[in-house]
Amino acid sequence: MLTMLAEGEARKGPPLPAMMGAERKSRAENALLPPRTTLFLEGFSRSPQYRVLEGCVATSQTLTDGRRQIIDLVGPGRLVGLGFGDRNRYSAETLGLTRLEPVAETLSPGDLEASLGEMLARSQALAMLLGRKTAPERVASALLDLAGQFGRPARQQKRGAVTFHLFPTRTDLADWLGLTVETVSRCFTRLKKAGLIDFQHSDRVTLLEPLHLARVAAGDRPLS
Amino acid sequence: MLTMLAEGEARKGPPLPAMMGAERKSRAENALLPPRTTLFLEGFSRSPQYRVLEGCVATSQTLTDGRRQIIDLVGPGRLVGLGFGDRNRYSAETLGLTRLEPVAETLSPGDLEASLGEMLARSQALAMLLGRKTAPERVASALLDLAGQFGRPARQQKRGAVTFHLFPTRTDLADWLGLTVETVSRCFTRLKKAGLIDFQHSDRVTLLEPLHLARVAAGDRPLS
DNA sequence: CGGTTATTTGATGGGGGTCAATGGTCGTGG
DNA sequence: CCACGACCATTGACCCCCATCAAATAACCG
Repeated sequence: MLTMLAEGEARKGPPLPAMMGAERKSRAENALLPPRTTLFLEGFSRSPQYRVLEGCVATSQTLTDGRRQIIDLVGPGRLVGLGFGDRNRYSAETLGLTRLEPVAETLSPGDLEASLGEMLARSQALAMLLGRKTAPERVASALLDLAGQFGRPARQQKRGAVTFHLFPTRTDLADWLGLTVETVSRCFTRLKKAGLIDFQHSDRVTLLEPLHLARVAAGDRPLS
Repeated sequence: MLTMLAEGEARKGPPLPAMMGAERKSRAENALLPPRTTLFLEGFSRSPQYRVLEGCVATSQTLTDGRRQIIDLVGPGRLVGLGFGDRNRYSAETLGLTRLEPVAETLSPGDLEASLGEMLARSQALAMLLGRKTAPERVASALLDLAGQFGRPARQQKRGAVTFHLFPTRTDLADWLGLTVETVSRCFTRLKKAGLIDFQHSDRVTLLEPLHLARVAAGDRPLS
């Protein structure tokens, strides 16, 4: 999947223009949205809810001075836009070609509860990662998380190796993991040199040793 | 993927004894629980839910090597123990003399949704704090949060100053804010010297300039 | 009052941030 | 088809914030 750059979305600064019209398109017939499509913005009036069918959506909050924290990366099957009150508590944008399915405002209490519970668990896991894990541990954890969401069960490789498309850029990963682009890149290099992962392309990665990677993620192994 | 901790998780300092009998007491007639009472432990079978009436409860997760992350500090009026699945996803302990009220397993969908939404919002705010804020910003944010939960509306002081009991120790605060005890202490000292806060006692604090403090918390002001 | 634990303060070092330059990839236009 | 330009990723040099290590109070308790 190429990164077709339809929108010249300069993501550098925090201008984040208001292309809110995206909803209309997806509502029509589950169209494919291009990368860097803003679904809704933090602070704006409450937007509809979606289920991700293909692709990836990032939810984030931004400080007044532009510092950004990605709250979650959402892959196929999961919901985006659940919230309370009349304002969005975070922004959401697509990270790749993404297909969304609108979800009824009122889903069954059970589904809603389950979905909220999952979001809560993931948010708490992120807090643990941000508060107490080192940079290599964070990057390893991120790769395992993404493998779970985007990894194909296809195992043409040996020993449970998993290959998948890395939707987030290095900058996205940095904003997710509380690091900088440079640190993320350096961690990748170290993991690669340690033989735990490999890149076919900067956005296509293979986990060669998921078990070792999991031990790095848990802090059981210092990584060389 | 929860690490179902086996049993005697030695976390250096506090041995975290297995006084799970606490539930029984509170169930009887909302008794006052002493500080450092464990309500339930991460990984153990699902425990009942409570509403905090007085005092403070900390929820936390612990890595296998002992690193601890406090997920939330819960004050009067809020719920503890909501979760899904058959295992607790975090531990909970009292931080001071605390009175709990057992809450029915099945609260109204509305209440449950509201409570989960609040937990989610707080967890996301914590992620932003941990991922993108500096140490002084974190400490200032924490003080404002605790003032909101524990501050009396009593304003015997001038200009909206708020005094309240600091239930968490420096270590608790460090584990909440992703810092060390020393850094928390140093930030307190700096805030005190800047005239933004004052201590009557190490666990009794007054916010002298809540507005300035809020600007520090938001990163609008570098703190001298 | 002595022993224990929490907090504060100081000295030092390292992990990761910042700044800067190079290299790689892709899309566009000649 | 290749050159150019824009953008992303990688790598290196340097530095700073905060962790670490250590010690001195300060509060607590029997």
